[in-house]
Amino acid sequence: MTTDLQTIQQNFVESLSQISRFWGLPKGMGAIFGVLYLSPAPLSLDELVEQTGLTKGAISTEVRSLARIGLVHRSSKLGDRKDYYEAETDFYAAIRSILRERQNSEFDRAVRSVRETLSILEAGSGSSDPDWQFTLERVRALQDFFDAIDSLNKAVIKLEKLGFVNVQKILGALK
Amino acid sequence: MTTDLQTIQQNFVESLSQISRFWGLPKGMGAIFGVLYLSPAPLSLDELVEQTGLTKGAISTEVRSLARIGLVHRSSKLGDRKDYYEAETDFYAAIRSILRERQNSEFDRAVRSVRETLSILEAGSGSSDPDWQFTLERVRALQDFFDAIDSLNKAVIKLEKLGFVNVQKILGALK
DNA sequence: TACTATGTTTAGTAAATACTAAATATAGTA
DNA sequence: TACTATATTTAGTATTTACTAAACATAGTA
Repeated sequence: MTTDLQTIQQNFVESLSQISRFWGLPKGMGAIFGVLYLSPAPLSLDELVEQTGLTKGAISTEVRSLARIGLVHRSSKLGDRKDYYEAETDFYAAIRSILRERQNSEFDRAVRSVRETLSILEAGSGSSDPDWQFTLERVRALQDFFDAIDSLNKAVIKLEKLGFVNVQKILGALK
Repeated sequence: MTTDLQTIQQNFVESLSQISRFWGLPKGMGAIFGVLYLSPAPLSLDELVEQTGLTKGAISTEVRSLARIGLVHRSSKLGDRKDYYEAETDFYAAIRSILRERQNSEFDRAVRSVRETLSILEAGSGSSDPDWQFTLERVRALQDFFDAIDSLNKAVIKLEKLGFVNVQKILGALK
């Protein structure tokens, strides 16, 4: 069976859509990234409409999300009023960007809320109550875990920035 | 302001629900885990119904998902026909379990599909076509990235199993 | 200024998903 | 066997979320 390039590319885009869905993101996001990733040149919004089958509105908002997490970059050509979009090809850069972006997210709001819970428990009056103590210990353990993960993030980002380690090379060497 | 234990616990469970939602999971899952995590003793299905406000049906299915990824354990007492559920408190164990479980998921199906795309491209007839070449390179780069992440997973799991490293201690030391 | 090409927002719809209520299955016990 | 206590499945509903179509905004150009 010989498969033509266009079909292959469509399958690829479809796979990225499903991966996107798996992570709880709109499948359109995966599709947009997929199309851009396989395009040798940056694409305009209208070209994305054509190639993804989504509408301008949808692409407008989803491309913004993609740009926010660093998976897509927006650019414009001189003397051309269109915006152009292209995929980030350095996935490690994208991961770092995502980790940085995370700060403002709902996720971190919830994590901060756990930290506040812990403060209240620690300052609290119920220290003689065994139930209170138990809750305190459990919440503290979860907070420690969050902190540990956070430390790892920060450490890796920092060490890489300083040039002490190169995650890409380490991962490559492990293969 | 003094806050009573019950309110504190409810806030905590609410935070876990939101974290759950953030990761694209039902918020009920987070709530169930939260309630179990704050309970000194394993809870029965009916007790979970009472404390989460969900119905038996919902809890039945979601507790199974939680058990599948190793965040919750099911047990039964002798001479008691109820099942009892308790939270995994070793989050590192849970992460390892999740990484292992991942194999059968939709996510890996999609990732495998990318690998197949790559094979087709590599075996393909279009090697003289520059577009074909470009697509091949891009898909290969993404596949390399997936492989790298996978290698890291496997390496960490293996090294830890062998006792050469202790992720928990490393993370702890980084704080 | 009016016109055109573009991007964004909005209001509504379609689709997916979580969840409920009730029927069904299962297994222990009399 | 029938009965009881439990868990699971199912069919339907409510909610959420992605997406569409169209109105609107913006900025460049004649």
